[in-house]
Amino acid sequence: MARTAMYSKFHFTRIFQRVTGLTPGRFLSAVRLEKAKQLLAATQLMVTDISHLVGYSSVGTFSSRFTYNVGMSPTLYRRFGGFLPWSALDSRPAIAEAGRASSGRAAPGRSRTVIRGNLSYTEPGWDGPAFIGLFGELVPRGQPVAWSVVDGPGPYAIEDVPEGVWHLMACAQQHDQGRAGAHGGPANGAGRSAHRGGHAMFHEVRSWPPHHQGLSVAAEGPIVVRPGLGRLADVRMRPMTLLDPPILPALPDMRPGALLAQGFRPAG
DNA sequence: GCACCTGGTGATTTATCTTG
DNA sequence: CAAGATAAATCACCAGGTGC
Repeated sequence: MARTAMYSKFHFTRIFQRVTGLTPGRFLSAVRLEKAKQLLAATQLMVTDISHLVGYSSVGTFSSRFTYNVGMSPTLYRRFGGFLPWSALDSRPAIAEAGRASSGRAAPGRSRTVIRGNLSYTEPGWDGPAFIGLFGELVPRGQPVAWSVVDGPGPYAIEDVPEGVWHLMACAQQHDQGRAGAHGGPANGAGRSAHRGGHAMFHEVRSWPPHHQGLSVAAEGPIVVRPGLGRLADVRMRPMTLLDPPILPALPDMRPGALLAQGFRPAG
């Protein structure tokens, strides 16, 4: 890639990282795992086959990287239908901002505080639910230390935020995409007919939409959280582009039916 | 451009399924 | 229900890509 761009590999890496936020190798790894998430959620392909299809020659590497980045093993991810179970997020519905948001945390801790702000969309016509999570790294991995789900633009609050330095990541998907969160792939359909072996499978993999399609994202931080001191952080959602690395952590099911089941009122 | 850390490999272990 | 087969996860090591 550096040769193609007529840069030294060192300079190319720096430019790539400045533009995308990730080094080329990590960006590639993220794209592979995002593709694997799509295949796990929407096909019956074996984990071994999927690991090979997305570019890993070792199932072991694939399994460990997937678990580390997504927050659950490939098998569990498939079992939960491509979503992080609400129960795994310590769900406590309707406790924030006049009952229009739900927030929670992944692990117990000592000193806790609240991060508040306003969520808005830059593009017209977007008013759907959004997931807001706090992660320890610039690039989200695993499960958030604290999180909130809002059913549309407006005030939000993330409660029980532990002391530390966190990076805020928000993600939303258009309603008609059928799936919430970072998947971007078709909702249980296009990949269902995939079969093992042969060119048909490769054609099917290539036919998946780009990882950014239909997604809106926002990133804020680093946010320094100290005991008892509330923080303000407005979240401005913008359309995801091809230069944004895929969002790897498994996100909760934010389709309308699932949100209703968690105590949300429909937007609007 | 060098040192070191990250990611890939493959062996091994564990979990799950199948069959008798 | 036990044994064998198969799939998936874990682990230690190493090469090369990345950070400084």
